[in-house]
Amino acid sequence: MEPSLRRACMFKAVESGVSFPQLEQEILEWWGANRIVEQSLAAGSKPFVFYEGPPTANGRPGLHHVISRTFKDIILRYRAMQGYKIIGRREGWDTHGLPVEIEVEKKLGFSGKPDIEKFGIAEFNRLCRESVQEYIQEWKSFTRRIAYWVDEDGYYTYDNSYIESLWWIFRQLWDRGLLFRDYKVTMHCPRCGTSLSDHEVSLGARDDVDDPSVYIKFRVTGEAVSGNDSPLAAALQGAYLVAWTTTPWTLPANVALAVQHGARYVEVEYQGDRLVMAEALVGRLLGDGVTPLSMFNGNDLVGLRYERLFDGVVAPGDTPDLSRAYHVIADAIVTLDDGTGIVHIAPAYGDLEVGRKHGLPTLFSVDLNGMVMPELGHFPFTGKFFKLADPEITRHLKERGLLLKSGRVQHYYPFCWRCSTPLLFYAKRSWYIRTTAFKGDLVANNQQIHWVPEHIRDGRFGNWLANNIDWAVSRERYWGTPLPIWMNGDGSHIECIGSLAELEAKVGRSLGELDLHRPYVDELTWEDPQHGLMRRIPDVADCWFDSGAMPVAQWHYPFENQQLFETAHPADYICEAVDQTRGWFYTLHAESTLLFDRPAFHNVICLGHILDEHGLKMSKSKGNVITPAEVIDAFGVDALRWNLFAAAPPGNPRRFSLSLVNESLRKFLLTLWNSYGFFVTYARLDGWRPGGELAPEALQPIDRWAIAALNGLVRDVTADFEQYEVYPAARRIERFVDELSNWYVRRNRRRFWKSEADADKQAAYSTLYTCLLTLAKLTAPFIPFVSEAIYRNLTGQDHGAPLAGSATSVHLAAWPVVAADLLDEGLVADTEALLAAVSLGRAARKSAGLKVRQPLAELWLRASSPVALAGVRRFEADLRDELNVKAVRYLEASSAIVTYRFKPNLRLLGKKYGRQLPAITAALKTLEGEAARAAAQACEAGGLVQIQIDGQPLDLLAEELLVESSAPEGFAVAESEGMLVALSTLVTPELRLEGAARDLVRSVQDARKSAGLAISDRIRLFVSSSDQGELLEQTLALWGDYLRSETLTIDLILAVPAADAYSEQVEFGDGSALIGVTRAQMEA
RNA sequence: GGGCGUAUAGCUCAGCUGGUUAGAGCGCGAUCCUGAUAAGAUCGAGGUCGGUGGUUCGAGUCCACCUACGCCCA
Repeated sequence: MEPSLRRACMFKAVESGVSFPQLEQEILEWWGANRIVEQSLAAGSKPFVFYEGPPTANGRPGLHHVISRTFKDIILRYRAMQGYKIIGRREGWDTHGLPVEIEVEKKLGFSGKPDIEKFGIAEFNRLCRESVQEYIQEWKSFTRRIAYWVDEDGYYTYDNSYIESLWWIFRQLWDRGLLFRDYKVTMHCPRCGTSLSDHEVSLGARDDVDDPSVYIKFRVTGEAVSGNDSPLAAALQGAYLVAWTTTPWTLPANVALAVQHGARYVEVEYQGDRLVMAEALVGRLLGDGVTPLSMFNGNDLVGLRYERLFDGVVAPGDTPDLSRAYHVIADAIVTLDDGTGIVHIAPAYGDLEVGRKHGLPTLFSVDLNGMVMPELGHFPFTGKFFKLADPEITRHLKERGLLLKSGRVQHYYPFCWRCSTPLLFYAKRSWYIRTTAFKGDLVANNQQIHWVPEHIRDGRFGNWLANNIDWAVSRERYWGTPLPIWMNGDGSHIECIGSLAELEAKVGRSLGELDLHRPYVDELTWEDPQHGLMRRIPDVADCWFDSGAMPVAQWHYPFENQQLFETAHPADYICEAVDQTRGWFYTLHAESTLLFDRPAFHNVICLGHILDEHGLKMSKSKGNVITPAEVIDAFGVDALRWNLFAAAPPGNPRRFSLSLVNESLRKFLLTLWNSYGFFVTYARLDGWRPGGELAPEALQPIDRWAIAALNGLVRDVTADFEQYEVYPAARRIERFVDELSNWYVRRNRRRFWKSEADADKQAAYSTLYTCLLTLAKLTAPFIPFVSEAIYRNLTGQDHGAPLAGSATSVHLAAWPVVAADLLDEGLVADTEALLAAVSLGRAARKSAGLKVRQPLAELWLRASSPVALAGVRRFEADLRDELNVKAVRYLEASSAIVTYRFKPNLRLLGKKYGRQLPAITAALKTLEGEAARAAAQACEAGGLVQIQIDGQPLDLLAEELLVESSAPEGFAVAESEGMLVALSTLVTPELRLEGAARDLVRSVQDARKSAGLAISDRIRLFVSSSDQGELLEQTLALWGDYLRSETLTIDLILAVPAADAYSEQVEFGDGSALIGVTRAQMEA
C-alpha cells in the first residue's frame, strides 16, 4: 500500500466499473436495515399535503406506473428535504369495480350476472377481495424497488371505515337534495340481464350488421303545441312527416320527431301524399322530378303535432306529462347525411339526453328481457323478442298505410361480447348526483388550481367542467360500496343512511362485526310503521366515487381524525396521467366542490402517456410492451428515473426505448459518477478532509466560477421545483454536471495530482467537493440511489468518522440554500464567452489540420460584444493553455488586416423601419473597403453610420448594426454568432520541437497505462528512433526535464528498451520512435 | 362526429413576446484529445420545421383549413 493511503482517510474507494443495479440493491438493503424510509416519513414540521391517487389493484404495475410514482416521489422528496412533514404520503388502493369482477368471472368461467347470483354474492365478493390482495402484494415490492417512498399502512377502498365515510357523503348529498333518481341509457344485454360497460360494448360491436331500413310517415294533426301557433300547422294538416329508422322496434316508444335548426325542409307531392322532409335528401329518397309544394326552415316546423303510432308504456311509478309528447323539436343531433332530416326520438332506447333537454316523457315498449311489452296492446308482435318484432312492426305499419319505403342496410350495431345477443339501448332507473347545479362553482374552483402543463386547466379539464352533466353514480353490480339507500316496496318512501350507528339504530342491533359489502348489508331490513318493509336498493357506487372521496374517506372523516382532515384538505400536490381529467381529477374536484366548496388540490402534474419507440401505444396485442423489470435489471432505477425526468416535459406523450435509458445512464449518471470517482481517488491519495480553513484569495477564478454556477443552479432548480417544473430542473442539472466534468475537472486535473499540498490544491479540492456534495443533495429527489451513495461517501458515513453535521442519509439532509454572495453572473457570462472562444479555436485548428498538441504562436480574436471581449480577456491564460497558443491578440476595427461586412440588427431595425428593411439591408451590403473600415470604427466608438436609401441619408446607431469581419491572410478561422477566432498557422522549428515533446509525453503516459503501472509509480524510460534520431535528440535536449517530470521518469535512457521493459512503437515527428518503460526502484 | 394535445435531423428533444446561418444529445463517418471517465473535442453527412393558404418588410413561431398520431367524450 502507498504510504499516503495509510493516513486516515474518510472516503471509501470508488470502483470504476460500477454496476448501478447492484449498487441500488445494496442501498435498498441499507435503507431497510436502518429504517431510513420510516425516518423520512416521520420527519418534518410544516405540513405539506399529498393525495395518493389509488391505482386499481387489478393488474401488474407497468412503466406508466413508474412514471406517475416517480413524479409523485420527486416532489415529496424535495418537500421533505425542505423540512416539510408530508401528510398523506401513504399507499392507497382502489379495490372495487367491474374490472375486478370481470377478472374473477374469467377465473370462474362465468358468463354474466346470472352465473354470479347462482354462485352466491358472498363467495363471489370474497374472491374479488382476494384477487386485489394478491395484486397489492406485487405492487408493494415494485413500489419499494423504484424507491417510491410511502407509508405501507395505506388506505383500502374496501375497508368498512372507508365505506362508512362514503355513506356520510351520500347522506350529505341526500340531505341537500343532490342525490336523485332518473333514467340513464345503458347498453343492456337482454339475455345476460345486465348492463355492459363501454369496454365490453366495444368488444362486441360490429359495423357490418344487416338491419331493416324503414321510412315511416307521421301524420300532421294541424295543431301546434301551445305558444307556437304557426299558420304552418294548419297548412300542413294531413301531410306526413317522414322519418327513417333502422330499429322499428323502438317506434312504439316514439315521443317526438327532431329536425335540424336552420336546415331547409320541403313539402312535396308523392304518390298522392304530401310528404315533409329535408330538401337535401328528397332526391335520394324519392328520385328526380318531385316538385316541392312549399318550403320552410327547420325551425318553422318546431311545435307541430303529429298522430302517435302507438301508445307507449309508462314505467311503474312514473307520471309523465304526455302533453309534452308527439311534436316536432329541433336538435343538433339531426344531420343531413342520411335518412330524411327528420329523426324519430325514443328516449327510453337511446335518445334520453335529447328527451331530457326538450322535456319529453320517457315511454317504453320492450322490457329488460328484450320482449315487446304486453301493456302496449294486442298486436301480432306483442311478447316477441325485439329483433324478431322488427318485420312484424314494419308489416303492421304498412297495413296502416304509414310505411313509405323499406329495405335493408348494413351498419354498426353492438352485441353482447359473451353471448352475441344484440344489445338494447335501455333507459334504466339510476341514481344521480346533481353536479350540474354546481357548474359555476366547479369552474370557479378550477381557476384556483395550478396545472402542469397549464393548458389542461382551461382546455381539456375546463371544457369538461363547462359541459358538465349530472353524475350517474349507481351500478347494478356486486363488488363495490353499497349505496346506503333503503326503500319501501312501491318506492314511495326512501331513506339514506349516513353512518353505521344510524343503521344500527334502524335495525336495532350492533353491526360491529358486519362486512359492509353485499350481500350482508342487503340482508338488513326494517319495518317502517307507515311505509312498510324497508329494503336496500341493490346498487353499488361507481368506483370512481370511491377514489374521488379519498380525501375524506382515507381518514374515516368525520367519524375520526377531524383535526387531521382540516389540515389535510385540500392537497398541495397530486399527480396522475392525463386520462384522469374525466376520472380522478374530476371526481376529486366534484366531490370537494359539492361538499366543501373548494378545490381538492392546489397543484397537479398531469402526465402524458408512454408510447413505444415508434410512437405507438404499448399494448399486449402489439407485443411492444416494455416491462419495468427489464429496464431496471439492465440499467437500474435511477437511470430510468433520470430518463423520465429529463427526456421530455411530463405532459407530452413520450416515446420510450431501452437505448434511451442507456443514454441517460452513460450521458448523465456516469458523468456524475466519474467526476465523483476522480475526486475520491485523489482525495484518498492526499488524505484530504473537508472543513479546513480556506483563504478566499486561494480560490482561482475557475473555482469561483464553479461555485457561482453551482449556486445559480441551486437557485434555479429550487425555483423550478416551486413551480412543479421538474423537466427544466433536470436539464439544468445535466448541463452543470457536463460543465463540471468537462471543464472544471479537465482544466484542473493538474492541481489535484501535483505533489505540493498548498493552498491552491486545497482550493481545488474544496471547490470540487462542494460541487459534488451539493449535487448529491440536488439530485436526491431525482436519483435517490446514486445520490445516496455519493452523499454517504462524501460525508464519511461508511468509512471513518462521519462529517459533523451531516445526515446519515441524503434523504434526511436539508435542501441546499443559495449563498447569494457567491453568485456571480458576470463571471458565469465571462466563462461562457471563454468556452465559445475555445470551441471556435478548436474548429479553426481542425480546419487547418493542426492538432492541439502542436503549439502555435498566436491567436486573433474578435468578440461579439464588449462584454464578451472582457470575458475572454479575463480568462486569456486559460484560452492560451486550452488552445495551446503562445499569445492572444484582439482584432479591432483599426487593424488593417481584415475586411468588414455589415448586417442589419433586425430585432431593433424591424420595428423602427418596417418596410424599408430590404433597402437598408441592400445598402449595408454595398459598404466596402475604406467606407467599411470607417463604419466599423464608428461602430466601435459607438457613433453613427450613415447610409443612402433612395438618395436620402439615413443614420443608423451602432447597436443597430451587426459587424462581421473576414479572416486575415495566413490564418485558420472559425466564426459563430459574432465571435471570430483566427489562428496563426505558421509552425516554427521551436514550436515543432515543443510539439514533439508533448507527443512524446502523451506516448509515454499511454505506455505507462498499458504497462499497468500505478499513477504514482516512478519509471525508467527508454527512447530511441531509427528515422527521427535528430529530432529526438533535439527534443530531449530542450524538453528532457519536462518529459521527466510529466512522466515521473527518474532515469531517462536514449537507447533501445531493455528486455524487461514494456515497449511500444509510437508515432513521432514524421516517422516513429520506440519507447519502453519499467518501474523504477523506490528510494528508501 | 366533438374537445384537448402532439408533429422540428435516422432517434430523443430545445427553439422566450415573429428577426440575422433552426439548435443540443444519441447514432453514423472522419480526425483529434486523454493517467478520472462505459468519457471528451472538432468536422461531415443528415431538415421543403406534417401539408396548403393567409397576415407581415420578415413565419418553425401568429391566423385559417387539412393530414397523421395520442388521450378523452359522443
